[in-house]
Amino acid sequence: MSRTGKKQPDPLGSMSLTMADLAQLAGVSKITVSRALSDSPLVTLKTREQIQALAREHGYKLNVSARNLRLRRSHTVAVIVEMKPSIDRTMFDPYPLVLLGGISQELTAAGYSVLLTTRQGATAAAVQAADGLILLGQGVHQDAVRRFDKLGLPMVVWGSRSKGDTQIVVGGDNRLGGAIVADHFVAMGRQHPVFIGNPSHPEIFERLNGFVDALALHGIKPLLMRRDEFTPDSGMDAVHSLNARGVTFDAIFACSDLLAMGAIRATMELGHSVPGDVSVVGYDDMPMGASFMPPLSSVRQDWQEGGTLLARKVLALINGQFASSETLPVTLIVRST
Amino acid sequence: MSRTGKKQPDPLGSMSLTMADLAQLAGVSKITVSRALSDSPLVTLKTREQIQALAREHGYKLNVSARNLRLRRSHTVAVIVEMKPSIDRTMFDPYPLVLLGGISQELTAAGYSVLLTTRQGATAAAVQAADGLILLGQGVHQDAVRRFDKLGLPMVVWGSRSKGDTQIVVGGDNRLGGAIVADHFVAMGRQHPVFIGNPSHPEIFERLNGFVDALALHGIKPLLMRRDEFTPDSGMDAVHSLNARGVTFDAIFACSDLLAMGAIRATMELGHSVPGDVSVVGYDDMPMGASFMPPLSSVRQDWQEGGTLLARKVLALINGQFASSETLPVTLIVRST
DNA sequence: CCAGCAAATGATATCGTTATCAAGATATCG
DNA sequence: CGATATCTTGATAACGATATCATTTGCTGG
Repeated sequence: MSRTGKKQPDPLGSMSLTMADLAQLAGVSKITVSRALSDSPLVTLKTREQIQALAREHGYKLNVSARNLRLRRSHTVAVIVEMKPSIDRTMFDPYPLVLLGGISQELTAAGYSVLLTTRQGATAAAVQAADGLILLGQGVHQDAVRRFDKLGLPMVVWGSRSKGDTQIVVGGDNRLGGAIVADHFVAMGRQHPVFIGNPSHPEIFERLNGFVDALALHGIKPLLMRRDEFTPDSGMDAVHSLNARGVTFDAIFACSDLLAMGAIRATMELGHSVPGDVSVVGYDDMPMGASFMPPLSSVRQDWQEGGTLLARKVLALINGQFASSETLPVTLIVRST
Repeated sequence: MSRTGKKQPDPLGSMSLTMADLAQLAGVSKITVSRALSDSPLVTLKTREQIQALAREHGYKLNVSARNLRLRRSHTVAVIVEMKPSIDRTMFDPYPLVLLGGISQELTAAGYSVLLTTRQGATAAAVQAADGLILLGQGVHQDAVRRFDKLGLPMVVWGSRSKGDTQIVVGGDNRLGGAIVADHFVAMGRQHPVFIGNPSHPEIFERLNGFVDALALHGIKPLLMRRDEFTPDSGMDAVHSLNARGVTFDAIFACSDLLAMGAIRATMELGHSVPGDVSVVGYDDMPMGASFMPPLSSVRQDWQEGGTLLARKVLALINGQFASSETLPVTLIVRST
C-alpha cells in the first residue's frame, strides 16, 4: 500500500482520491498520471486514454490547492467591485453585472477563476494570492487604485484614463460620448444646453469635457448643473432649480438615464415640451429608457465587450505579454427626446 | 542557510518570503512563526508580538494554497449566477448585485472568499474545490440545481421553495407578495384584476398562487396574462392585447416593475387613468419606480439581507451546524398607482 | 537543593501536485 | 551485431503551511 491505511471507502464516497490512488489503480507512477491528465505527449496515447477513462470513472478531482502550491500561481483573478449601492449610485444599475458576466466568461474559458471582493475585503490573503486584479467602479477612489497597484500584481482598471496614471485602463469613450451629444444638440439647433451630473467622477468629467469642447467649436457654452446623485429625483431637482434661477435652456445632457428621466419629468411639469422645447439625452441606454414616455435618447456603451476586454488584458499581463489601455466606442441612440 | 540559494533579493522585491524565512530572521522555528501569526496562546505574548511585527515589517504574505492544502479546505464559497441578460431578464436588474454584495460582505467577514461563476463555468476544478455553494437565479433550471447538489457540497439556493426539494432555500415570500397585492386591490374595490408575468419561474408562480388564493377568498378570479419577458415593451403588449380582446380590467399586478411601467403606459395610451380607472402594482421596488409618473406602487424585498442570510447559512453548513430554509418578509409600498 | 510539573519551543512528517533528472525499453543505423 | 538515438516511464525532491509528538526551559514545593 502506497498510502496509509487511513484512506477508507468512506460511507459517503466523498473522500476524493488522489493521483497516487489513480496511479496504483492503473499500475503506473503518479507522475505518469499527472502527465496523462494534462494530455502531455510524453505519455503514450494508449496509456493516456486509459488513465483518463479511469479518472472519469472514479470521479477523480484535481486538488487545486496542491497544484497551485506547486506551480506558484493561483489561477485566480480578483475582481474588486464597489457594491454598496447607498454610497455610489453609479453601481446601482444592471451594468456592473453585465461587465462581470463578460469578465467571468472570458476568464473561465481561459481556466481562471473569478474572486469577487469589495474594497473592504480586499486586504484578505486570498486577494493578494491572486494572479491578477480587475478594478471596477473605483472611479472616485483614485487612492484605492494606487493602493492596489502597490500589490505589484498585473492590474487592469475599468474607468477613465487620466494623464498621469500608469495603470492599464479600459473604459467607454466618455469624451466622445460628450462630443456626440454636443453635435446632436448643435444639429438640432439648440443654443442653451445644460449638463447635469457629478464631474468629480473622472468618467463624468470626461463626458463634460467632450461636451464643452465640442460645443465651443460652435461658440456655445453650456451650463453645468452639478448633481451628485444619479437618481431621477436629483434630475428633477436640477431642472427645478434651473427654473427657479430663471435660466433659459433648450437642451439637457444628463450623465445617466435616471437623471435624464427625472429631468424630463420636471421639464414637462414646468410646462415645456420634450423634445419640442427641450432636447434631452441620457447615458447608458438602459433598456427601460426605450419605453419611457417619451422614449429616451441615450449614449450606449457595450459593457459585455468591456468585460471581455478587461479579462483579456489581465490575462495578457499575467502571461507576460504586452497590454495597453483601450477606449471603447460609444454610440448615440436617437429616440424621441 | 536553511533555504536553497535560489532565493535572491529579487530586483522587484516581489518574491515573497515564507514562514521559514521569517523563522530564520526571528531565530525561531517555522512552527513557532505559524503559531505566532495565528495568535496562538501556545506562544509567549512577547515572542508573538515580535514575530508579528517582523512579519508586518517585511510584508510577509501567507501562502493560501499551502495552507489550504494542509488544512484540506479552500476557505472559498462558489457563487453560481446566471449572468446572461439576454436569456433571463429577471437577472437583468440591479438586485443580483446587491445580493452579491450581502453575500460577499458576510463571507469576507468570516474569512472566506467568494468565487464567482456562471453555470457554464461551474464544472471547473476550482468550483468543486469550494467549501460551499450558493446558487442564484437558477429558478428556471431545476435540473441545474440538482446537478450541483450531486457535488455533495454544503449548498444554499436563492429562490422559491418547492415541496419535493431537499435543498436549503432562502428567498422572498412570493406567496405573501401576491397575497398583499390582492388584499390591496380588494381594499380599493377592484373587481377585475389581471396578473402579468411568467409563471414558469417558480418564484413568479408563487406570486400568482398567493394572488389567486387571496382573491378567491373574496370571490374574485383574476385573469392571467402570461408574458415571458420582463421588459416594459412586454407590459405594454400585454395591456394592448387585453384591449384587443375586449377584456375589461381595473387592476394590474405585474411581476416586475418594468412590466408594470409598460403596462401603465399602455393603459394611459388607451385612454384610461392610473390609478383612477386602473390600479397597478409592480414587484421589486426599483428606485426609479418612485420617480415614475405616476409614482409606482410595488412589492419590496430586502435583497441585501437575503445575501447576508444565504452566506450565514452556507457557513453554518460548512461548520457542520444546522441550517434551514427561510422565507424573507416582503412589504407593499403604496404610492400613487 | 532537587524532583516533578507546567510552559514554551522545536523536529519531523504530511497535505497532493509537478519539475528535474535518471533509467529502462525500443528502434535505427552503420 | 553492437552502439547510439529516441521514446516512455519512474524515483525523488520540492512548493509552504500545520499537526503531532518530543524536547527544552522555567517554576514550585517538599
